Amino acid sequence: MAEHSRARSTTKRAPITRETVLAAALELADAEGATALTMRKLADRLGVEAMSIYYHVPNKEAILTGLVDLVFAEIELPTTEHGWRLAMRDRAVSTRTVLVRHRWAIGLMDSRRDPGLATLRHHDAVIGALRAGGFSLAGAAHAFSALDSYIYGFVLQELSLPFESSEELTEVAEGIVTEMPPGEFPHLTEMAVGHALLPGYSYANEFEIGLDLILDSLEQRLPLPGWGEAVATR
Amino acid sequence: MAEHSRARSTTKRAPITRETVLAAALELADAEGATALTMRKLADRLGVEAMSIYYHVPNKEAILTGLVDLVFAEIELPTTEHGWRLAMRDRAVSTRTVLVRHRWAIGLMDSRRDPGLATLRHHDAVIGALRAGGFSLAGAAHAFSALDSYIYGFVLQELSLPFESSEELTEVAEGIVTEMPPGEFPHLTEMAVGHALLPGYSYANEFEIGLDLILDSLEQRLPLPGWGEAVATR
DNA sequence: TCGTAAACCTTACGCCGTAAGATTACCTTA
DNA sequence: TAAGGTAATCTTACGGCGTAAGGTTTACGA
Repeated sequence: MAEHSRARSTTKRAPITRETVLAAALELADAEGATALTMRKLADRLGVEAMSIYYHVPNKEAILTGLVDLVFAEIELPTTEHGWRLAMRDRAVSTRTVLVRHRWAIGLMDSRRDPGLATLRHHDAVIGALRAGGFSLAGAAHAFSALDSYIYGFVLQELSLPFESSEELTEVAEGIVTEMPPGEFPHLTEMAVGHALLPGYSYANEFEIGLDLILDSLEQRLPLPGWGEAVATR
Repeated sequence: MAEHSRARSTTKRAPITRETVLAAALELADAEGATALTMRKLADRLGVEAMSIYYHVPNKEAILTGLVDLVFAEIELPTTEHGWRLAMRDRAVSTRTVLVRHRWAIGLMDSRRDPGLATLRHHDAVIGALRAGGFSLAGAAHAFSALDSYIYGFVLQELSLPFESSEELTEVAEGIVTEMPPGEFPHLTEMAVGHALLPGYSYANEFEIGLDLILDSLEQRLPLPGWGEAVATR
């Protein structure tokens, strides 16, 4: 009864696997954003019907979890070669670069109940670099928390700014400033007009300034009790 | 025809306004989370059909924008009374408290194109406190960015941890540790077993440690060129 | 009493994730 | 070559989502 239009599947199609699903999902998310990552659009991209994906993957959550691990895999692992400070700095910069490349990822990075191998590898290397630099267990935990909080928070703000180019910044900011009750927010106005709206300003530059702020403090804490010491040798 | 069941609307009902909509949305989000905040459930709570809400509010986005401003209104405004450092510390703690109280808010705080009055008031007061403390325009921008990034990032991580009680932490962490390839992630294992899984550990304690890290560095930068000076008094 | 405008409701559309079951394609064994 | 088994894919359907379009009720001033 009715032979459907089976044209496409007579000639072979690249087989679908968990890996090709994740790769297609990564492409789709990069190209069209997190909200476009639906099972149907993903299936389209794979040349398949939506439900066929469920043969290779239990549900959408599993796809998101897999994506997060792919993203972590792109982040440069810290090494112990040039000291903890440079290792942490490079890792932070790399993390930000990767998260900006995959704008959709920031909201998924945590919250995953079962971290993938790349994720575990990353965390292990971070703690390892800090420990090798002389931080105690507690000190490494403090440093890890402070740095990651800063990195994620910065990217969260950076990516959710409602503009991308500096022309757009000018536009949006001017819109806000002119719609504000005049004179009611003098400091905000001064900051906008006298700083953020100046030619050449880019919020992205703030990243390394704040990063070095934290690294400086960590360096000063390192010799203090509770931060350094107790390198568990022997 | 058929006179429907009009029982409920014959006796008067509290009138629906933009404010009651926002109040109900806040309740709903607090009670059941961000994903439960749908137009139909919100209408239920208001004793009304979903589409009736659109008479008072242009679309769901506007509700989210309104909610963000309500949240900002709950955050303590920094004062200039006891110095910029304490003002920033109190504000950070208050921000975290409020964001934890409204777990759903963190993903909405930025990304709003048109900030509400409470939001503008908050930002203005922060910049004002920093300027009064002696920071230059650029210095205040650096401090603002670093602090907010840290606060948002910390809360983002804290709230997305897949557990709430320390018993749950133990459970989840032990699950991860035991499912890890044994011996492959020694530092991670050591951190879990020798630190995070110890009785009494709570990630929440890390907040103020990292916060003071940043405040310390800011204090040291303040006298430096590019950070302090130039208080535009003419 | 009636016109009118504000407030609210009904219906419908195109999306979403996914449960259940049918169908196809291909390989193995007889 | 035929039959059977299994892996891969498809079809259909359900309940939910935001909201466009247009209809209905209610309250009130003239």
